Amino acid sequence: MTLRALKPPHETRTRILDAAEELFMQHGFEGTSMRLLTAKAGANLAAVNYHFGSKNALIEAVFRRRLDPMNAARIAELERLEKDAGGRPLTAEAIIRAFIGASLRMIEDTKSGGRNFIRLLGRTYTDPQKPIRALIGQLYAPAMERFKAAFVRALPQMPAEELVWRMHFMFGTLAYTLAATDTVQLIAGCKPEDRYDARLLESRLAAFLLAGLRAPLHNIDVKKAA
Amino acid sequence: MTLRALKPPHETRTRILDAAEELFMQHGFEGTSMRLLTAKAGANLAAVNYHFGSKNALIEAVFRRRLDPMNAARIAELERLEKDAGGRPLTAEAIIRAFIGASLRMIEDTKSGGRNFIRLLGRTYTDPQKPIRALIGQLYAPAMERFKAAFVRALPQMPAEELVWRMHFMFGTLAYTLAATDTVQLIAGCKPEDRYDARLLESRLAAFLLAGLRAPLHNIDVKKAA
DNA sequence: TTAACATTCAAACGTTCGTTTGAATCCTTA
DNA sequence: TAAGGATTCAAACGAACGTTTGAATGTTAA
Repeated sequence: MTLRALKPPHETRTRILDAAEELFMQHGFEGTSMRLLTAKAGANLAAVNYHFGSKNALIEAVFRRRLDPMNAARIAELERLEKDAGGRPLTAEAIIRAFIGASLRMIEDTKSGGRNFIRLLGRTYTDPQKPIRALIGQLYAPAMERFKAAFVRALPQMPAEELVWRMHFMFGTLAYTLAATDTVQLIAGCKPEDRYDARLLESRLAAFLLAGLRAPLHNIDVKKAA
Repeated sequence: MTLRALKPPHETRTRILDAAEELFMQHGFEGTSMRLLTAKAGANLAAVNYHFGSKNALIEAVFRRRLDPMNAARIAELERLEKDAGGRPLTAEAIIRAFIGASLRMIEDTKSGGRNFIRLLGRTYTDPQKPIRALIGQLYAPAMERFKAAFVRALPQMPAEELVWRMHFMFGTLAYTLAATDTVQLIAGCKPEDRYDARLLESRLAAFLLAGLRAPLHNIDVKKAA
């Protein structure tokens, strides 16, 4: 009478994480009940509290599972580029592509649920709950520091304050692009199949971000610096 | 014994809308209970259902109250610019500023709650609930069409498909910038007071978006067009 | 085989949710 | 002042929520 024979043993945790990823993306954290979640995962209602402790701890686990390797890959890619470059600073474009590539490639991962996660992630940067935003910020902190330092070396002429703003804008563009994948588009007209082509999207986004990052400084900034 | 003497008559609707705006921003739609909301508004628990019909109808009213005038102002500003220009196409920068100015100016409106709304709005573009996203898209549609046409005239050499993507990116940057005001920043370093200076922010953002919009086309796009 | 531990299970816990109800009160108009 | 509609009120509705419980079942090692 039990389904256990069909399920791999010791993988209830993984099935719960997969189900949570998809349902959190579809309905949000508060809109996803433990009953719906455990049903989708083929687990008992009590399984989440047994394996993770609470719903909030599950949310945290969902992000840790994907974000830690993703940011590690970002840092590794940056270090590889820096090693190849010898002592010379990297180009801004290379740094941008190293940062956005890691997330954009996950859009194509429909099998293991990477696309679900990446949409969820893009939205969670602006989640109403402060602890959740703080968690994201904490998981990003090491990579963020490394990339900021790389940009400073790549663009020595740019005022530090201005760089921070432009990184902020770049990050926002990426976050929205990730979150808006699959969703209703405000602007009609783009071919739906292009939304899932990571290589094409990376080139489009990199061109946009690179130009924005290197935009001429406006006089109002000069006035402010005076 | 009643508080009514202290409250302006016939303005329960407005007080509810104001409270909803702030609480939806702080805790999200599902995280805001009718009990907390009506308590903050100084109204009875049943007041929302009496005046609006349901919680969902209240959410819709919150957005209609602000978005309709905001997009009307956008269109009016665009028409004013076009009238002043005679038959000549506008500059891309003028179009960008006409679009982002309307929302950025609301950041400084702390008295009537405009800042609350603008943060709420920035986040809601990527809300998990499809009906909510559809509402936003519907309220934006008329302005979006006008601005797209203006960009096409301003940048006749740009392929239509590319323009759509770049508008998408621009819109995302704006949405994130609005949503992230007041919140924990991923990148440390920018002066907090600058986040509320609409003029400064508009110049910074306009410079970034203008450069991104006019970025050189990458070869991958050429290959795709072939 | 048996003891010890890990996991799953059905059931119930107390709380909070959005909504509804019908009486009480306010406000306008006649 | 009386009537009638608009609004507010306290109270309750049933449903759904996250979590806990203790017994049942599965797994591992002596």
